[in-house]
Amino acid sequence: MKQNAIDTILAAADLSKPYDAQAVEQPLYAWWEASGYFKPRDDAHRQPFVIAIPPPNVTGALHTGHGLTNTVEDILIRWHRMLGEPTLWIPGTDHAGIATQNVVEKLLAKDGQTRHDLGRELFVENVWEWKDRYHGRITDQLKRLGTSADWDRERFTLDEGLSHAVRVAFKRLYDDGLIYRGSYLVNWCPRCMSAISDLEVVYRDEPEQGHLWYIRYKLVEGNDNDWRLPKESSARAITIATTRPETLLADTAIAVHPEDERYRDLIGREVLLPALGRRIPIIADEYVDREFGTGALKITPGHDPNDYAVGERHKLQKINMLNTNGTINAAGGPYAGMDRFDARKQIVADLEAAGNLVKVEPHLMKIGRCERCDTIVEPLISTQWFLKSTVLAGPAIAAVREGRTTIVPERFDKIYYHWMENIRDWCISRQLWWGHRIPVWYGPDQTQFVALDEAEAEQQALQHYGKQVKIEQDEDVLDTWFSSGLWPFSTLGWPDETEDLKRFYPTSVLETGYDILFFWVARMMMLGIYLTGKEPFHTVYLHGLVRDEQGRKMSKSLGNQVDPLDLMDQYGTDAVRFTFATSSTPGQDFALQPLRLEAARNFANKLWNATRFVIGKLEKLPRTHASVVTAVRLHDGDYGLADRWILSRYHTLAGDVQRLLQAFNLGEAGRQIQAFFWDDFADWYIEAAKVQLEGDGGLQTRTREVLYTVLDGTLRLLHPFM
RNA sequence: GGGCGAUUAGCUCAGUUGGUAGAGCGUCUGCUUUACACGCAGAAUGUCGGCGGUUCGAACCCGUCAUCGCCCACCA
Repeated sequence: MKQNAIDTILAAADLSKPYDAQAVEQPLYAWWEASGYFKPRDDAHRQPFVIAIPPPNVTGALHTGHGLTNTVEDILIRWHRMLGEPTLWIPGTDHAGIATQNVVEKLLAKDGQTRHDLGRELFVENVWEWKDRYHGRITDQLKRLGTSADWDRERFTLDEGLSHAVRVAFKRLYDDGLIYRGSYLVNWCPRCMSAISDLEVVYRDEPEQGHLWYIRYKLVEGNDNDWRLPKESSARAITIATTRPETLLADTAIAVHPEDERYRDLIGREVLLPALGRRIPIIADEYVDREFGTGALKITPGHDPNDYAVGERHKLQKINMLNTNGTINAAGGPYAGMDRFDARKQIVADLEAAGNLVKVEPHLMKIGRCERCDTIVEPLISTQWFLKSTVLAGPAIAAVREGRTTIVPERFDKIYYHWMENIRDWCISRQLWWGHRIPVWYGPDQTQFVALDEAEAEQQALQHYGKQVKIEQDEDVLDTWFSSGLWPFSTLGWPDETEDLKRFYPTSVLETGYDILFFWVARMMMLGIYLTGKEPFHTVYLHGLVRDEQGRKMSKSLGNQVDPLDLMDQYGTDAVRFTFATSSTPGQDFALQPLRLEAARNFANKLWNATRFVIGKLEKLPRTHASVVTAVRLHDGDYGLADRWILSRYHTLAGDVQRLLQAFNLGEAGRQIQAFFWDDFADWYIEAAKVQLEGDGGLQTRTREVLYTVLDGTLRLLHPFM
């Protein structure tokens, strides 16, 4: 039976010269875990320190960003564990709805299949298989990183308990009037065939080359119903400019500025919609920019958010001209069935032939695309479920403003406030199969029954109708971030008042990259405060993004992604962790440099060799953790200048490290330990000790005591990092 | 259109509450010193982006400009 860490290391590796990280690290991790050190100690009197891991997506393997996250969290966890606090790090993974579904769909596409070929049940089974495969790989990676989490408490966002939590949360929010179903303009991905939230619409870095088409709409005169405007025609018309000519199929007005002299006499008149010949009014609205294009604007409430607002003001009809796959629907008349971009070409050609096209100009613009599949997103009107973020945001803002939750670094406060203050209701339904099915059942007359399971819904229906009726569950699933938003408490057993929930919630620190401040942190704040009445964490620590050697963002398309496992194989886990910890400043991106990894590996080797030296000079290996030299004895004059100098430096360091860690300045703490160990202890004190060890017996003993004390203490300071 | 970050030694970056600048790598000079060449001893290198201000004193605080980068936003 192994007694302590030193024995474990000695059993794994002989004390040979170059440090062999591979030989030591994995047995040591196994020993830690088996010894129960990753579990919170049972001490009811002390405030526990708790972190819920940002659950990695089960889409695939971990990347360096996860390496950084888990290094930082493990440093905090191990530090607090050493302070004697009951410490809990809850591990787990995220089902990552749309992302994982897309990965599996891509796999199917290789065999020429779509999810519809399999059907819902079989497809979801396939995704579960994928999940099982990657889940193991992810936890292996985390363990290699040294993640000292309590694996017995591991959770998955789609497991039984968390799914229950999702349904309870949904029901409560629904019953409180904070979740509603309605038909509104949403962002639609025609490839995923699902609604997506505002946050899931992304834009490319550079504006994209598009066109501005100038199109003439003929004014209605008498009974003339011919929208065509051949060159020889003398009919009056109004010219608009548009970047999406196909959307004219759903136009319900032309708008001009009320004070625009050019068009004043046309307000209230009607025009003939090109291509379809429908009559639509010319309206006046201050939204119109007189400087842009011709100063006249086509209004398409069904496919543009601004036009939607104009349409609301003027009580315009909202026409939906698109099918869910991006083809034109029956509203598009002769264009029905065509793909949206084919229809664009055809309409432009038709208008040109008819004389309605005035000109085409090149136009640079930002085009919204689906975050997950890069498909151009279409705003369209669709019946979806929404969460009233506008209501939940208030308390979440107050929590930070009043200091109950602190964001590190502080400058992200502003970004958080700005987003929260301008938040819009969150579209939480997705037309996907992989995720939490919306816990709503519909009766024959579409009455909604929100329940925790079908039996309960049936009960409600029975009561409502006074007889047994057939009810159908909503086909949609919830946005993956809905379940992530419950993570800090759902993982502890919420909604049940479990022992874990009572003891470990609210959590202490939420650590993640600043890039998911809105996606995740904001949602946890809103849902956590509303559902539990408490801020889900005291501190939000935001790290920067890990970039490649040249400072570029790591991405699949650039092919510059790095697998942390490869780094650990090459340099050792300690070196990788130490590099992550000391290269990063909170909130600041950093480039992962091989030179730094080498330097950290050299440092690990230095530690190894200095330790070998000290152990070699000791008469026997100490078996207790008691400090050999007490502060009191420092004053008795037995110790020489070098001894007192190194002890003094060591105590200063210990204080500084404590202070720096408290301020979340992990990088600086690590660098200071390294500087002390290498420059002061190894290069100065050990050299001085070699001379002292040639002296009389008393001097030798004192030197050994100091060597051991400082080595032991510094390694302890370093333990969180490596 | 708003907001934020970066700009410090040849390169990549630190710099905790303002006290005449630090690390790693690189360069140069010596070292096969019995823990370590993934090493040791020593050396050189910076008007801390520009300008102005506050201060006894500023890389750090304030203003302004410049360059690069990021985030947010409904200009067709």
